[in-house]
Amino acid sequence: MVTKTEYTIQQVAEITGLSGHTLRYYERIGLLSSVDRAANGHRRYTDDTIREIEFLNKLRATGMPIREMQHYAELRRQGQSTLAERQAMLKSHHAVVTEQLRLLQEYLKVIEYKITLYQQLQEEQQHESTPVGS
Amino acid sequence: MVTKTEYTIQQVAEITGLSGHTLRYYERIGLLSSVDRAANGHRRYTDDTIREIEFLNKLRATGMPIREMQHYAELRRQGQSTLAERQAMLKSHHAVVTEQLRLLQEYLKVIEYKITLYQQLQEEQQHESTPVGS
DNA sequence: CTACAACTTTGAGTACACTCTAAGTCAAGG
DNA sequence: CCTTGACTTAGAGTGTACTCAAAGTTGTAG
Repeated sequence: MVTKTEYTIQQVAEITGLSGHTLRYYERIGLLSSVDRAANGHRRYTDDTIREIEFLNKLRATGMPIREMQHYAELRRQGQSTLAERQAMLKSHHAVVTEQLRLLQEYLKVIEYKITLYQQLQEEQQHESTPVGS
Repeated sequence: MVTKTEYTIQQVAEITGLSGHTLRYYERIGLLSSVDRAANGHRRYTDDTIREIEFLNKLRATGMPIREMQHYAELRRQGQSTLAERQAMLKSHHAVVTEQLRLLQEYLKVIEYKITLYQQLQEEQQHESTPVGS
């Protein structure tokens, strides 16, 4: 017997970290393809959809704009004929994130430098607070 | 003869990559301390201010919210008595960015995996397109 | 003198990504 | 039967960080 596990919007919210509001919003703007409904009209999510959402979350977390994600979702809907284009999008995004990572590391070093600088300044301050000519 | 190099808002915009609008905005909300004025009321920026702006840019680029930057700027205005607190802020921010970096790298790997997956799918597609039983 | 460009101010407008509200439906428990 | 709570919809509202507009001033070039 084959039983597909299904999830309510609440459960998916907990699993994915998105709010119910956001899940409905994502569906409305076309980020999620075809969420099934129960008899009473309530959403029923599958494991597949959850995996989809989790990948979308990674795209978002790496700074992909919603617009671009909409385009990606649209391509997915169009089927395997868009595989190449989707791959190209991911490659392009990969390059952007890689550069962003490089910058973050660079800036992190500057912040580290500033922290040690503040350390030195504080130590100097300690010395100056000792009475002159003591 | 000592001549301090001064810059117009236009020049600073070019150097720092911020627009004139944004430079005024940053000053208004207290991110920039004391920008001098020419006789006609126009802003004149010093090298110091430019360095300040460039550091602020790094904080922004690493995701520090404006609110936090305002607090940082406020502490700076209060003098060396706030050195320790400023250092603490930078340390805390450093930790946040480090974690963010870790996540970015993790997600980047997932994106890479997806790219190779799309590669495989495309290659399978090619094979399938050759006539069956040829 | 006049035109023009570059600045000034305060306050309004925009883009993005949610986030919430209002009004309504539905199923289960008391 | 009635309440409760989780859901539904469409559309309005929010927060963040700019970004622009309008009205006015100033300095220089023709």
